[in-house]
Amino acid sequence: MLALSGSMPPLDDAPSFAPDGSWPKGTALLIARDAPIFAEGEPARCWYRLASGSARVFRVLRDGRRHIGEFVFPGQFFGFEAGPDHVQSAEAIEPSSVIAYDCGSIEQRVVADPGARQAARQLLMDRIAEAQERIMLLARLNATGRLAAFLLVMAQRRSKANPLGFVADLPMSRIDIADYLGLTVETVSRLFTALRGRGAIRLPTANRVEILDPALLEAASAGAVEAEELPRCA
Amino acid sequence: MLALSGSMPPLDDAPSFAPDGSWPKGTALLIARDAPIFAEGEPARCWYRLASGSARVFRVLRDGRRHIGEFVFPGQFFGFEAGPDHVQSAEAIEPSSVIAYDCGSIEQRVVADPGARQAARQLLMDRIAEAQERIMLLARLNATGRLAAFLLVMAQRRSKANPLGFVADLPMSRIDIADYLGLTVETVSRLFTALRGRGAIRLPTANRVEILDPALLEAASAGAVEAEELPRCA
DNA sequence: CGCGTGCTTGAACATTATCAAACAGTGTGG
DNA sequence: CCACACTGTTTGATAATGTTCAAGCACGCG
Repeated sequence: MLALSGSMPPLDDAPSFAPDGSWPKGTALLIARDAPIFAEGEPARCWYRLASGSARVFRVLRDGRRHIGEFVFPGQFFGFEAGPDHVQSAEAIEPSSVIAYDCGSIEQRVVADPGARQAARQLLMDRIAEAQERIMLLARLNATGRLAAFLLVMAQRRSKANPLGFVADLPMSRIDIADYLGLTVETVSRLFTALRGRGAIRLPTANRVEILDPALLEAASAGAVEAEELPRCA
Repeated sequence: MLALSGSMPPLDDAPSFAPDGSWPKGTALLIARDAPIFAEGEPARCWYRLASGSARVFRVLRDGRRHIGEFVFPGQFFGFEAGPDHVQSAEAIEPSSVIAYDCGSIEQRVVADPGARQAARQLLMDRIAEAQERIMLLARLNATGRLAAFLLVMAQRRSKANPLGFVADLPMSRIDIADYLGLTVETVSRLFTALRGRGAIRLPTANRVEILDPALLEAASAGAVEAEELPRCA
């Protein structure tokens, strides 16, 4: 972890912490591929925000299996906790830069600035809505539906300069995807193959997915709601 | 829905909204069994708090299946939304009383009272932590583990005057449990029978569970343990 | 060029869903 | 008070879905 300087401007795809664009002090960190950002059991002293790259937030269960709670992409906040300690760990999936905001700084700003307060609350509310959606997906969708929903979200968030969002690059491995969706690597791999066979997707490389038939994926994930459907509060 | 009068004192098992015990104005409602409290698509004007009884918060998917997002018990807040409208519906499981707090009142208090602000934020953070736990359970546990974890939580929250919390009454039906755990009624019923057969629980009635061997349930909910494999008791 | 890691494929197996029916508890009407 | 119908629960047989174990393939890197 290499400490860099100063504060960062707001990134595009996440709520700003203060409407006037001012920011709590943050420390920028460069994280190598697969290197830890924070670990389960450590005291939670910061909120983190990903500036570039991608990360996974996960837990290792007693039986050794790993559960990935979320993937993090640029602009997203992560690592804030209800209790004093982290209950999950985070690692960079690829070389990434992260800004760590001291909880105290955030607290100060939230106390002083009603706009920041509102933004912080909205952040938490949005997080709850996302979690509810994910609960629904895991409880109610079969393996195909889970992967389809995952690909649609990824296409939306990870499309490279494609306004229609039909190409997604997936920085994470098949194992990561499996651990995120509650499936095995083999099943995930077979599903990719099956979706390709049905003409729903194309796989230029293993880590790049082109969505040829979004309607098919939407049908598979029926009941799922797109992330865009998460609206904002005035 | 019958409107009753006035405000309520804080209930035991949930954070108070203000340390001094003062409360936003709330309207008390009596809800009959299976009657709606709010419905998906309605504007979300209030936070609700259950005073007595029990409730389910759910969504009906496009294919007609129902997903229960959470069960609500006395003291718990529910029905707050990230967006302007409810994205889930809520119904009373049994005759219940609910207090509806106007969003505006809550907003006022949160602005005016730092203690209430802190309590509100903690409420949201706790909700996120709970959701993460539920995501992990659904992604990683088999049917037995899901039911075991569910029963342990229920025993903890629904034990009737039992300090050890080893008796839980379950106001919800098997179908409710199935829709909550992402299983079928048949599977849930079979799991109850299997757990009883292994001496892990007793079922004085279908809606009352006595936990004879918590360690067994904990083992099942910690990792993949099949009901058949559970060590015999007695 | 060879090795390692991650991805894919195959076959056997386990778990859970589905379809079907019996059973139990509860409230109603005769 | 009993018979009956209704709903929720349990049980059984079968099928589908996903896992496990095993092996082959492909790409990147020394």
